Amino acid sequence: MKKIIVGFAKPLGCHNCRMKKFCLPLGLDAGDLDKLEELIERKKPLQPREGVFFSGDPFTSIYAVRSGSIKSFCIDSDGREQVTGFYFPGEIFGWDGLADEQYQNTAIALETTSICEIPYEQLDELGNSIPSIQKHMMKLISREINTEQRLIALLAGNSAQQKLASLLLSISDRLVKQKLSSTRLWLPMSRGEISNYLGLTVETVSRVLGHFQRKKYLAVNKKEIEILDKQGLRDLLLSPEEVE
Amino acid sequence: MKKIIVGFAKPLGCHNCRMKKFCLPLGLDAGDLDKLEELIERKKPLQPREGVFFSGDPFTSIYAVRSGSIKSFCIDSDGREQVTGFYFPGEIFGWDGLADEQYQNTAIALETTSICEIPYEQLDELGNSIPSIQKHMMKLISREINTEQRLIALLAGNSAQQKLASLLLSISDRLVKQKLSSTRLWLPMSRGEISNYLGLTVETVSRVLGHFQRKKYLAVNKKEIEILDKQGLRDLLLSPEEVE
DNA sequence: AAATCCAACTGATGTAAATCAACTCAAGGT
DNA sequence: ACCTTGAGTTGATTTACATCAGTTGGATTT
Repeated sequence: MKKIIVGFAKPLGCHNCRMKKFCLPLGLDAGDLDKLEELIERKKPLQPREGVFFSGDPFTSIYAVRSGSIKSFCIDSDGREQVTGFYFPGEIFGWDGLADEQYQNTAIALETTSICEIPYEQLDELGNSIPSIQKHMMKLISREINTEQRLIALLAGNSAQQKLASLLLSISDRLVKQKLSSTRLWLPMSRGEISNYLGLTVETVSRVLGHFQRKKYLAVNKKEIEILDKQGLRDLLLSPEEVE
Repeated sequence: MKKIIVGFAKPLGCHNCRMKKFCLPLGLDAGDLDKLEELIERKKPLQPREGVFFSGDPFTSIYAVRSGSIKSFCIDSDGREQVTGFYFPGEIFGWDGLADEQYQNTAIALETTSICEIPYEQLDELGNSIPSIQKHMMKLISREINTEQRLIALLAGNSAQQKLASLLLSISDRLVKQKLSSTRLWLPMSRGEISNYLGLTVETVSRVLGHFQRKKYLAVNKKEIEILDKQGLRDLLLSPEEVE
């Protein structure tokens, strides 16, 4: 029996949270932050593969990642799983459930992951008395739209190499927000999850990573990636490359 | 000189609007609807290709389609245009500008199109006094997320045939909300716009439409489409077809 | 009515990525 | 220590779609 004890005796509040500036409380004064903090439930850490909510569950809350990572996916008409997003510390997920009052996606932890649960009903009430919270919520949802539109553009008009380069650069950018290096990254998701997200096959992902490695863009060791030539990857996203 | 005079002397208010149940006022009583109506500006009809807003413009308003149709698109890193959505009567567009206070997309009319402009600042203020408006706004944005996730799934994991079948069925469903037939439809966008939206080429769209016609799923006459076998199209979206 | 233009269609060919098929390797279980 | 399992990689082959190259036909111009 394996037992992972994670320090939980002294849960950090929003005031001290390392991720706070990327999360909900933007632009709140200390008093309002207190009120917000009251309703946020810091859940005990999720085990790898543990679910947060499932497609069809009634919508109750949105969630913020404190540490670890989350993938969200839906099952489409023909029963295949489609990954719709990866979420890292400081990012919010769960908005997809609001429109129809039930989650469209399933969200699971990719690794040992801590999240904050923010009950939507109460958040909404708080928003009625603190307009800046309401406003911030709207912006957060809108930002999710922007993120998804970028993914749509990536899926619709790019090669396998461009898709992977783009994902790696995006993950790199998002990890900088934590203490972490922007060049040495750990991919919490499998090759299969990457390929599904990007509309490719595992074989193609594997080959492109191999290609990037030969080109000295990356050093790859299983899920550990070191970005050796970030500009090289960025250049791939520009006009049709004539690099041999 | 061509001059199209469209009746505009007596602009319909929300109360009489044929599209109202799909639009903003959901769940409002008559009094609240009046307040909302005051701030909505019914603009004079747009000519085909006329722009509503452009990428980079400061975010001021969201828009509802009254009649006609809108396409929204962005220009990605390498300068290519990427169509991100088509909007039909009763649908709202412009939310993408909220997060960064400027529109990420450009929105143009595909045909002669009437829209309502809803200034966001004022809508937000109204939302502060009428919580149901606030709530409804959030749901509208969230619905946009759902729509885009469906597009992501379509782009990531489907064949050209499936993509087109899915788009045609979606347009058909949305036109039913107007007076219009669900089987005889007029596509306001060009083949190029369709192909761009679906991550295909014009040639492929043309060939798939030809194929659908030979299969008696459709009768195609330029932009006029008659759906002859809706179930046949739906079946394409299910498991891998072994139909010859 | 001839000339021009452009969106849409069609055919021939090329190619990026999917598919099919081993093979490797690390992790767990007995 | 051996067997199993599954993720990841690599190679050979196929294929769906892109690309290239006309052709068609309706609308607009002259």
